[in-house]
This record gives sequence, structure tokens and C-alpha cells, in this order.
Amino acid sequence: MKEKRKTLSEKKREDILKAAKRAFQAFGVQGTSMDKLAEMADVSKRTVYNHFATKEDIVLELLRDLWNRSMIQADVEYQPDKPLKAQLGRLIEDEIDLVSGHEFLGLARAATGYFLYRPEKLRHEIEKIGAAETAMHRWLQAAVDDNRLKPMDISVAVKQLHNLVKGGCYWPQLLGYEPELSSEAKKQLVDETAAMFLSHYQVRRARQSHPV
Amino acid sequence: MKEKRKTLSEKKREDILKAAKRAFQAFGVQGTSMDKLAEMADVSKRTVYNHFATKEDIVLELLRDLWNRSMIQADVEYQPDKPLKAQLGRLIEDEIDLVSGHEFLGLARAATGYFLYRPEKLRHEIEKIGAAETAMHRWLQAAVDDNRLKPMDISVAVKQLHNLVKGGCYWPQLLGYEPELSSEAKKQLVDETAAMFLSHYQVRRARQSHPV
DNA sequence: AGTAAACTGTACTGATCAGTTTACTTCTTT
DNA sequence: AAAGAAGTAAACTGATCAGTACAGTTTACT
Repeated sequence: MKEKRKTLSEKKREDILKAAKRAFQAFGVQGTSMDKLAEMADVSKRTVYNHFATKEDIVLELLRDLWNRSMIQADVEYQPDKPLKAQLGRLIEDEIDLVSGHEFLGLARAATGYFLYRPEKLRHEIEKIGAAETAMHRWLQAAVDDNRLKPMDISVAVKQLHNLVKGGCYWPQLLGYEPELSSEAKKQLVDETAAMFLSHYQVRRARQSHPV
Repeated sequence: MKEKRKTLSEKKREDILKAAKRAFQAFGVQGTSMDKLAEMADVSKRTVYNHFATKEDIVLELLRDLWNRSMIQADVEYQPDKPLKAQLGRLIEDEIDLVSGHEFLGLARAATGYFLYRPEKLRHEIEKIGAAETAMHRWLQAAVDDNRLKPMDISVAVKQLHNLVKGGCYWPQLLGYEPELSSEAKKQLVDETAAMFLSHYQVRRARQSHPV
């Protein structure tokens, strides 16, 4: 019975978080009363308050957890001998998958509702987390170092890619006025984005070999 | 006394809408109680309900009005003899000014909060409004017709431009985690966006004259 | 001047909800 | 097995808020 090493208390805590995740995704933070949450978690309301002092604490706990898990992206190693477009496309696709996944979108929606009129809190959270360097950052830097991409302000470039991606598969879905991307639409977005980006930043080599 | 042709009733109605705009921008829709609104409008609560059946009606009225005014953009006429970059830059700048203006942002924030968990309503409103053709559409089409931009899916291209712009000066400001763009930052955004877009879509002419 | 329409303030209804309290039961640990 | 930590249901507090009711006043128009 090793797998059930959890004490009852720990289990309840997890039940609460799981229920909160479902509830916040479905109804938003405002739309989820503590009574409803307790019921969904199959736990008494008092128990919720034994584990979390306020509703806010639950929200923040969930979002920090989401953020941490988001940062665990498999690095796409830069490969000097492979076409840029395929590699970049892979990175973009990972980004799309992350950002337009059900769980991410649902919690992002909850977070948006929650932080929309608490900008100081949002800034504070972002600050605490810090701008971690992403797989995209590292890959771009490697490609620049290898002289296959023009010198650029990497963080600007990363933002441009993010904006193209998010504008296509995140913000409209977050607001709910466009449906999830079909797999063809996804391919198209990957393609357009990579193509536009590379048009601008790729080094077009002359036919002769490198000058020293 | 021609200027005060308005009947009292009309004046009150406008007072209510003005106050609602200020209030929703400042506190959001949820954060504005009808009592507070009535007080801010210097009107009795009953009068508010004489003009608007529900809070929702006020929200929708304001947003429709905003939307209508947004559509009144001065067209930037396509000029065959002028550099594309300057013309496109002008269009992008107008877009930025619209979308990151205080009033627009404030109401967009209110709308976001309001519609976030009412996606059907949002879709319904968007549908009713329809996708009006923008100045950007027309300009791009003209430039394509003039063979200075490659053939493209215009609506995709417009979205790409929007995404680059909004990702830089709208979404982060909407959520409130980044400050308004400084005028240098704005220039930079205009520039980067136009440059990237043209890298991808501009027709690079050979030195000889056009083939027929 | 007189009437209808629109306004006012105050108070009410009915509902929701975050968080607390109580009195009692069940786990966990020593 | 006893203590105490954590669980439970249910009722309660105190507050907010959308929308209504009412009794009386002001404004617009004939």
C-alpha cells in the first residue's frame, strides 16, 4: 500500500485543488462560491478553510502550479545541419500546443478574470516568477551565433513570435469567440508564422562560401 | 439657448451613460453597483431603470457605441508612387493609437471582464456587427493589385498585423502588467511590425522593367 | 392652469456569498 | 487507549447588490 502513503489531510487538500481547478475553469473564480467548491470537492466548507485561508490563496496556488508546469518544455536542440524552418516550426508548434491546450486556456481564462482589476497583484506575481529564459530564446540565440539568423534583439523576436502565435490560437479562444484550432489551421499557423519570421531574420547566403 | 435643446430626460440618459463609461472603465462592470452608478450620474436609481431595463443593457449600449466609433478610421489612401513602408507605418500607427488609447483600453477591459464567461453573447454581438472591412484591408488589396505586394490572403495578413500590434500594445496593457507605450517604444513597434511584414510580403523588383 | 410624463429619495425584497462558529465525529499517533 | 489533530453538517454573520415599490416633486406641453 505504498501508493496510498498520503494522509487523509493531504488527500483532502488535493481534492480541494482538483475541484477548484475544475470549478474555476468551468465557472471562473467569481462564479465559484466556496460552498459550491466545498461540495464539488466532497469536503466540508470548514475543511477548505483549514487548508486555505482565503479563496485568493487557492487561485494563486493553482496559477503558480500551472506556471511551473508550463516552464517544463522539452528543449528543441539547435541543429546546425537541419533546415531552420523545420526546427522553428517545431518550437512554434510546441508553443501552440501549450497555449491552446484545454487546461491552460481554462486556467488562463480564470486568471484573466481574476487579475483584470488587480493589475498590481498581477505585476507582483509576474515579478516573483521572473522572466525565465525559454526554449525559444536559446534556440534563436544558437541560430544567431551560427550566423544563420541575422543579429537581432532576441527578446523582441521572441515576443513577435509569441504575438503571432497567441493572436491566432490563444486570445480569441480565451475570449471564446473562436473555436479551438483544427489541425489544418494549426499547421497553417505554424507555417505562416515561421515563414514570416524567417523572411525577416534568416540570413540569405550568397552562393560562394563564407568570407572569413 | 439653442445648445440646450435637449430635454431633461435626454440629458439624464446621457449623464447615465457618461457615468457608466467612467465607472466601468475604473471599476469594471462587476465592480460597479447600480447604486454607485446612480450616484455618480447624479440621478436617482429609479431613473437609471427608467432608461435601461438592466445593467447589461447599459454595457451593451456603451460597447456598441464604442465599436461604431472605432470603425470611423480615416482611410489612408494607397499611393502608388510612395514607399510602402511609410504608408504601412502610418496605418499601423493609427491602429496602435486606436487600440491603446485610454478610452478604448478601459472599455475593452470592461468588455473583457463582462464577456469572459458569456462567450455566446460575445459571439452574438460580433455576429451582429459583422466583420467590417477596414482601412488596412483596402490598402493591402490596393498594394497587391499594384503588384507591389505579393498575392496573399488579405484577411490572414490583416490578422498577422493586428496580432503583432496588439501583442505589443494592447493585451499586456489590457491586463495591466505593462505600462502604456512610450512614443519611442511606439515608433519601434511600428517599425518592427512594418519591417517584418514587408520582408515577407513585399515584391522585390528585379532591376529590369516589368515582364508583361 | 392642468395633466402626463419623468424625476427623486428612501426603503424594501430576495438572493448570493466569504468567512465563522458550534457541537460533534473520525483519523492518526504515541 | 487516549489525546489531539483534522474532519463533518448546519446554522449564522455581515455585507453586497440587482431590481422594485412608493409617495411625493419637478418639468414639459397644451
